[in-house]
Amino acid sequence: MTMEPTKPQKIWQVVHAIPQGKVASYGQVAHMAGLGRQARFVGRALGQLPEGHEVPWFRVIRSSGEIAFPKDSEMFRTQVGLLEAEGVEVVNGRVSMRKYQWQP
DNA sequence: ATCATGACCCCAA
DNA sequence: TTTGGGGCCATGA
Repeated sequence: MTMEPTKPQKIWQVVHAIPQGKVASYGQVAHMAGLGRQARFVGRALGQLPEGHEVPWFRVIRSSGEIAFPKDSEMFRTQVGLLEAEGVEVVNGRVSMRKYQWQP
C-alpha cells in the first residue's frame, strides 16, 4: 500500500519540480508543499537529503535572493557554481528574484 | 521540561 | 537598507 508522504518527502517533491534555470525561496517551497509558514523546515529537509538523490537543492534560496550559506563556506561556492552552470547569474551571493524566480 | 540554534519569513519603523 | 520582534518547529544539550 502507498504510504502518506512524510513532510521531508513532500518538500523534496516540490523542489524536484523546480525547472532548470529557475529558483524558489524556502518559504515558497514550504507553501507549495502545504506546510504553511514552516520555511525553516525546508532548510532542515534539504539538509537531510539521502545520498544519490536527484533533488536540485541548489535552486532553493532565501526570499531576498541571497544564498543561505556563509560566503566563505564550501557549500556556498558549490551552490553558486551549480546555479551559474545552468545560467542563473549570482552577484555578490545574490540572485535576482525578478528574473529567476520559478512561477508555476 | 527548558534553552538555544537553525540552509527562514514577514512586517513595521 | 538595516534592525528588531514575532512566528514556526525539529533537534540536541
